[in-house]
Parts: sequence; C-alpha cells; structure tokens
Amino acid sequence: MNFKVPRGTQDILPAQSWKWQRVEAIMRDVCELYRYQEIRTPIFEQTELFLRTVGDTTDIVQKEMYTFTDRGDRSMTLRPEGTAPVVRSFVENKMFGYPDQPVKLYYNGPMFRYERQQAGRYRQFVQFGVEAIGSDDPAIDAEIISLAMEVYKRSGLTDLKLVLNSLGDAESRKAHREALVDHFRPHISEFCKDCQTRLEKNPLRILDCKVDREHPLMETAPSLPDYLNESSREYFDNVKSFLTDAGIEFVIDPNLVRGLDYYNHTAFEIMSTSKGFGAITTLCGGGRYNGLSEEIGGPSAPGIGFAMSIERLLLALEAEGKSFEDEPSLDVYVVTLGEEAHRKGFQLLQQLRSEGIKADMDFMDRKMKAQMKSADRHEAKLVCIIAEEEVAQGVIQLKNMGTGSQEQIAETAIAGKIQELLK
RNA sequence: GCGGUCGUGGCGAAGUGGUUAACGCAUCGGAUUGUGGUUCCGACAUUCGGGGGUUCGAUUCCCCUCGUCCGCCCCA
Repeated sequence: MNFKVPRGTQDILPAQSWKWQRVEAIMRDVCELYRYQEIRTPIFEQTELFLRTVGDTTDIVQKEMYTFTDRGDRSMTLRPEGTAPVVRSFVENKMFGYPDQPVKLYYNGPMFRYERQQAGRYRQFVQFGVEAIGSDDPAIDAEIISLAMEVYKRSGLTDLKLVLNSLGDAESRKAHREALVDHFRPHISEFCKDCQTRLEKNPLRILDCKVDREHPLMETAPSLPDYLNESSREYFDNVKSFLTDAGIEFVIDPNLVRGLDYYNHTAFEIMSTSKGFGAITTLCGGGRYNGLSEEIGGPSAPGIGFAMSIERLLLALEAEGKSFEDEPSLDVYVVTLGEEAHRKGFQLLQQLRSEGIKADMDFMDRKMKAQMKSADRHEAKLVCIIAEEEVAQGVIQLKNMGTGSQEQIAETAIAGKIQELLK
C-alpha cells in the first residue's frame, strides 16, 4: 500500500522549511515593531460563521469549503480564511471592551479551500494575516498596508505592485450595484455564461471579465468611483494621502473587487510583477470590513486587515531569483575512528553543543573518508578528528575545512580554540 | 466546476510490441594501513503510477482509475 499526500497539499521538507522559518521570523518581528499581537484560533469553525460573513454567493462558499458533520451532528468547516474567525473571537471574548483600542492582532496558520491545483494554489495553504479592529481612522488603513509591504521588503522582494480601490460604504455599494444591473440587464444575453450568473451574484465582477472585455457596454459601464458618496470619497482620499505620506506607492484600479461579501471602503491587493510567475500573481489581499462585527452579533466595530500566503511569497522570491542569505550552517563535524573514539567523540559533541556550537557527527558507522565527505556536504567549518592515538594522548586533530590546515589541540583546550576560530 | 499535459530507480532523463530497461547526478564500497571538495573502478529498477483489455508476448496499443503540472473561474 502506498500513501500520498492528499491532493493539493504538500510536505514542506528541510530544503524548504528553513525558508519558511525565515519568513515567519520576519513576520513576527514586523508585527512586534507595529505592536500587533498574535492570536490563534481553531482550524475549524461552525459552518454558519463563514456562510454569514464570507457570503453564500461567493466562490469560497459555493465550491471551496471543506465542510463536514461532526459526531454531534453539527456542521463544521475547515477555515477557508482568517478574518471571520478572528472577528468571531473578538466578539466572543469581548475584546471591544479592552482598554487599548483598536485591537491589533495577527495570525499565521493553515487555511483550506477545495480547489483544483495550479501554480501557487493549494487546498491547504498558510496565510499570515493582520487585523486592526475598532478604529475607522484612515491612518490605520495605511498602517496595515505598510505592514504588509514591510514584510515583503524585508523578505527581499522588489517586483511588487500595490493596487488600491474603494468599494465605498454600504449605501455607495448598493447604488453602484443597482446601476450596474440596470446597465447590463437589457443586453446580458450578449455576454458569456459567467457574466450572466455574475449579474445577480456580483455584477461588479462583470467589469473584470476577460471574455467580454471588448463589449461596448464595458466602456460605458457605471464606474464605482462615481458612486461613492461624500463620506466614502473623503475616506478614500484620506487613505491615499496617508499612504503617500508614508512613501508607499500605489495604483488605483477601479475594477479591483474583493471576493468576500464583508468588504467595504478600502480594498487592496499586492501583486508580484516578476516575470516567470504563474498566472496567479496576487500575493496579498485585504480590505476594510466595517459591519462584520455586527454581522456576527457583536457591537459596531470597524476593522481592516489583510492576508498573505507564505507559499506565494516564497514563489515570488524564487521568481525574482532570490533567497535568504542565512542558510543554516554547521560549525563543527566530529569524525571518529574506533569504538572508544566514537564514545569520546560523542562526549565532545555534547560539550560543544552545550556551549552553543552547532555540531554533528556520524551515526552510521561509516569509514573515515565517508565521514569527511559528510562534513564537507554539511559545509562544516571545522572538523574534529579522534582516533585511538588521540584518545590515548588526550588530544584532538582540529582541521579547518576552508584552508585544509590541521593542528593538534589538547582536548581540554579544544572548546576554547573552536570558539576562538568561529569568531 | 471546466479544459489541456504528463506519470520509467532517491533525483533528472533515454527507450522498444519480444527472452539483459541506456545514460547522467546522488548514494554506498574500493583504488597500501586514519582525512573532504578532482580522478578511476565497482554496486544500486524481478521493473516502467494502479487496474483491466487486445496479443503467442506489452513498459511500449486500447479503456478505466489515481496522481502531476498548467490554464479558465476565482482567489492567498
């Protein structure tokens, strides 16, 4: 019987996992810098939470959720996104009562969407997300976006594009939506099948359609910015000016529409412009979700956040031909010959480690030559060689793998000598 | 959910309807006794994703299935 990882999932092996650790370290550092604190919510939630918040006409709910019934006959769903669970927790734990507002949170963990495989798309993927709940200051929109950009910057990415739009408040959205439906309905039969369903589900999406982009009605379609009411427009202008003040470049895309129902006002995506990337270039998506808290039974609490996929960040790095400099390395490899030396070598190994020296040795009873090869393969800076003779004399041969030179050191002095050489 | 592509040892990759499935890398062993990154020699797929069919005979032909990769939709 052969087993394989479930479709759309992957094992992250040592050759890659160290890069994940680098990204996650950056992410934590930046969050601390911005005073965002980690929150960990369950991997699954009541299905109803996502139906209510994400929206039952969205792709996520219609075709992508991992939903199951538990033994208590309750419908549960592996979380497809992180915002709804965080806001659920915000409400449930009455964080709206915390003295310091807004509540600034981040999370990092697996999300699940039942989708067909493609480059940069997985059924289980890891999202790092940040949420600021409780404030409707446009400055915090800029802060959130800035935080995302900072993570990418520290990761080494440069080929990025920040795309920005405003969906307006509920009133603006409604007005625009009605205008769109009125505009397209008389001629909807001339559009593709997808657009025909979009008319009812999400008419905004029609503007995005690649099939019908040449249709004359596209040109004359009501544009979202024209339907923003006074306060929405003002809010968006403020977000833009805060971003500009922060030195963050962006482009406005009036057709940028976020897929989830709970979004309003600020919507943004960060995309990779690197060549050689797959068809999917969105690295990060986010927006404002005023009203989400009420939607799930909480008090009014405006919020904004984003989510980025670690997988895609790493893919983007590769597309740009970059990686992290500080790959894990080994300081010392201990080579031994004979049983007694092996025993002695293990003692030395443990001593070195207790002093913070990264060290390893052979556990396969290999020949000396093979042990040297291992040392070389692991790029050990130094090799300690111990055989019968050394054991008898209480000494160790210390070889510098860079220069090839070797000297004999008393075993009592070896740790100090190594510390000195590693400086 | 729809469309295309591919599936040979740890990895990369030839190959043909017929009794031994190239090659490269990696790995392991050896080339005078205790030393790496170069070189030389040797070892390493009862088996060609799985199942069924055609055939005297299939890894090569057909069907199904599982899986891969890519694109559409949409997104992270």
